[in-house]
Amino acid sequence: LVTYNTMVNGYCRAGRIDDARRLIDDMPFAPDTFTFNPLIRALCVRGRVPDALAVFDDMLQRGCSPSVVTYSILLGATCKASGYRQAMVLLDEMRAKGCEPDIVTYNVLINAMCNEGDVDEALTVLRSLPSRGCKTDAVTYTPVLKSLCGSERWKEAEELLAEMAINKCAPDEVTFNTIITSLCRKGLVDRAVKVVDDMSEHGCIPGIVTYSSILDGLSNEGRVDDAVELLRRLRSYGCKPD
RNA sequence: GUUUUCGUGUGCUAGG
Repeated sequence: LVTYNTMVNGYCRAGRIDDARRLIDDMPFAPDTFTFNPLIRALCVRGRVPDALAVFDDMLQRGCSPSVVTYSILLGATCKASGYRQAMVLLDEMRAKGCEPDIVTYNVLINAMCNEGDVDEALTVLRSLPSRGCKTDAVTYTPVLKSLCGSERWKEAEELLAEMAINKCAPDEVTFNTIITSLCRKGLVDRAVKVVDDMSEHGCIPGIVTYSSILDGLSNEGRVDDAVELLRRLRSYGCKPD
């Protein structure tokens, strides 16, 4: 079964949805949630949420129980298609069926709230996570930091970063890149360059994303020489420009 | 410290 699941996943990742379906129909084992999840996701990322929901119904009819992963996929897709308020229905549904949302589920939701401009709602969910037994991670915080920075709520962003440290949740490369990009977009390039130093101190390697964010910020201010200088520094950190 | 198979966060460019 794992063998077949691996191949179904391969077809799905390659976008060969029809081949994936054929393989599922022909496989000599009863497909399980690992079989269906990649198919559901492949349909969702192509915007075919109704088809994904049809597969979901099909798996239920075959007596295959959806997992927290299944619901998280559908939750994310519903958020993108119809907004998080619509998606909350799914959150309730999964809880009603005894499927407890996990940290990824909440990360999906928090991200959607941030994208829809409801950072404060996202913060409320974030703060509720410890009492729900979920360990927050860098992915939980990054979208919230992005939103706060985007609204220039710098102070709150710093407080949230401090909170991460208290929770022993280390910011990673993506977290730093997110902050750096936000600062650059607001014209605070010098501040962003300082964050690059913090980044290295935390053992994160500034990469191509870091560089292109800052380069963009610098060139928007006409500071091309500084950009070249920064490139030298990043090279010394082992970053190869593309 | 457990991913034999599934889900979440970051840039530039191009297109809209």
